[in-house]
Amino acid sequence: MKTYSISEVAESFNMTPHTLRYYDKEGLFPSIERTSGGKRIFKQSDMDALKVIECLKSSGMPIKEIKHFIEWCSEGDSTLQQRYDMFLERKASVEAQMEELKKTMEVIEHKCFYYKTALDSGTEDVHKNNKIKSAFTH
Amino acid sequence: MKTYSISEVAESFNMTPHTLRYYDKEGLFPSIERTSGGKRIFKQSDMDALKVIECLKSSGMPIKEIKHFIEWCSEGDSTLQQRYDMFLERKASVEAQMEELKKTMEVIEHKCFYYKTALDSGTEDVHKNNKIKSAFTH
DNA sequence: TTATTACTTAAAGTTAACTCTAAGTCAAGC
DNA sequence: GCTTGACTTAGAGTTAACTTTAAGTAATAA
Repeated sequence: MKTYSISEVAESFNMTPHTLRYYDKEGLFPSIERTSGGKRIFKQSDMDALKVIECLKSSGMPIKEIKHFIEWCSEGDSTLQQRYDMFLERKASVEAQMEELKKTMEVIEHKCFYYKTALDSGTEDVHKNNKIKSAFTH
Repeated sequence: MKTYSISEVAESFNMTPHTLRYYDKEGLFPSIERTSGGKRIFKQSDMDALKVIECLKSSGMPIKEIKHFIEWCSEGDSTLQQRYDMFLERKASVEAQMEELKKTMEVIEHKCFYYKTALDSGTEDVHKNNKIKSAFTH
């Protein structure tokens, strides 16, 4: 079975070996094997776990909570419900973040228009002269 | 002209007066007025600035960079181009974040399906028995 | 007049997620 | 045998964005 060194894994996930050791220290690789010399041996299953860790992280989950999920995984079928519920929660959280980004985007697009108009006329005053228009572009 | 105390502003923006003082200390309210007793007087224009600050913050911009924008605003029409470019950059950044969230969502939805299937059959092994299926659901 | 409440400041503390440092081990190539 | 480079550890340092603390002031209500 193919295995990987810490720096191979780091490179393919675009992170540093430091970060991987930090993750291990925080308990995200509870069953990782070591060489006789103490070096970490990453298997495909560890890479798969890391993929999920990255996903949970980018959904906004803190590392300490990701650790709980990893623990549930080691505990087998008795924790299937918790893990399912967790992913449903993650789904709701990501949906909320998308909603928020959408609102942010609307304001930013208004501002792009505001500054484009100002640049075209050479001064921001163009928006002060028209109160009705300003209400929409400020 | 209507003015607001720090705690009125804090309440209407759902933050604490502490945070507003912190923002002021970081230079986000360069021209805020004070009472003879030294208390901050927030005007509508300060509330408007705060709205933009919140927007830039939720787009992922750090406070130190938001400060530069606030400084540009004080400098008048000579910085219109910088401000326009900044909002174009913010737009690109938010678009990238949305893209990333979308990918995250796809993985999460796969996982929801994975755990739903496992729960239905009572064990996670259901995904180990079918290698072709596993390739899509893991 | 006194108590309460909201404010003021500077500066220290907190939290997450790294990131770096120092000191050391180990295997491979010359 | 020696050097090189990748790895190991514990623990300290960093950064952002607050958050809290301590000590004090100012306005208002009883």
